[in-house]
Amino acid sequence: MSSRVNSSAPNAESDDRVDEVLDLLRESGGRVTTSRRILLRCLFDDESPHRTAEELAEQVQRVAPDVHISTIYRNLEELERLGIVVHAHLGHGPATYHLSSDTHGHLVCENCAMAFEAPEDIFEELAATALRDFHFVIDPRHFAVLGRCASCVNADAT
Amino acid sequence: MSSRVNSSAPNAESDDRVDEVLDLLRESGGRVTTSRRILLRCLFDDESPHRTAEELAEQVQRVAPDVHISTIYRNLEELERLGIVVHAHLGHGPATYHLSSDTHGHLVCENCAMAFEAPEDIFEELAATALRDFHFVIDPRHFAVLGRCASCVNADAT
DNA sequence: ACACAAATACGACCTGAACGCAAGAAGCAT
DNA sequence: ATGCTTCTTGCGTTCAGGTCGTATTTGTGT
Repeated sequence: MSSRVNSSAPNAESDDRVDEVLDLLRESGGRVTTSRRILLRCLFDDESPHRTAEELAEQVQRVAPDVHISTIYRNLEELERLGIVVHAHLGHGPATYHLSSDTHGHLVCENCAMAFEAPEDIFEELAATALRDFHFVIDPRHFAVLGRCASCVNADAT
Repeated sequence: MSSRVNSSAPNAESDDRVDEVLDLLRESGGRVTTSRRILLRCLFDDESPHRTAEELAEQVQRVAPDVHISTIYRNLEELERLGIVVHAHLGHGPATYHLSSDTHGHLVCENCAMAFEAPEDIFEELAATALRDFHFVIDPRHFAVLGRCASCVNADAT
């Protein structure tokens, strides 16, 4: 079994990547702290591509209960400045964070909040039109496109 | 001069439309109150297509200072249920409200918050692709598409 | 004019997030 | 190993945007 499913036990591969980021952090004048290491381990596990700060905090706190939620916010902000993570808004409610290497657009159902990860190329024509008509460069990843998923459309129809 | 520019003095045309909505409200079991009448007059004037609840409250309070912000919220909610107004999220910050007859998509600059009203047809291909690939019906009006406007792109480049 | 349901003003409360500050820890030089 | 400096952290406070509970007022059909 080579695919990773559950990484509550950190594996060597993602540990390496965590260390890479921590090196980057140190090189940029930052410091390697345990809360940062744990947060990065969570981000590099494959549990969910759309975790809120609060969800990440809970996950970190399962290992280190004293890590404060504001530390999570600040570290996510720092990691975002370094380009390691990005956040996206999937409609109402809290922002979600994920690795910037795993960036993608989102289609989110207004009714059931189901989120679909959309390959970036479905935005190509819109990007071209916006640029042509408004000289506007769209960023289709930071905010989700809302709408209705198939099952909620069906439910509406009946 | 036939085009309407500033309606701090309410005109007959929009007063008629206000009365129409108030009739609708009464027919649906609601009551005609002064705060509702004033709010509707604000919505039917042409001052801005993107007003927040707070901005509308200020405008209402210039005429009736005792109208509470929570009344504005509740009345906007009621008007939205009746299909008279809709709200949209133009990125971070408060939602904006406008008449549902004046609905449109938005392109909003992440940098300067400038909002462009986008005709709905620029979303056509995206809508078709989302439907084909994800059976997803997009609603491009409720949430803005974020990005960078021309002048901020230029500013970035230098 | 009356009774009753619907709105209102007001304040308390809520979520998601940012901030100020004193205390603690990381990294560097020695 | 030991300071020294600067970065981080925990904690509480504060903020924005909005919702909710409640006593009181007000619109409306009769």
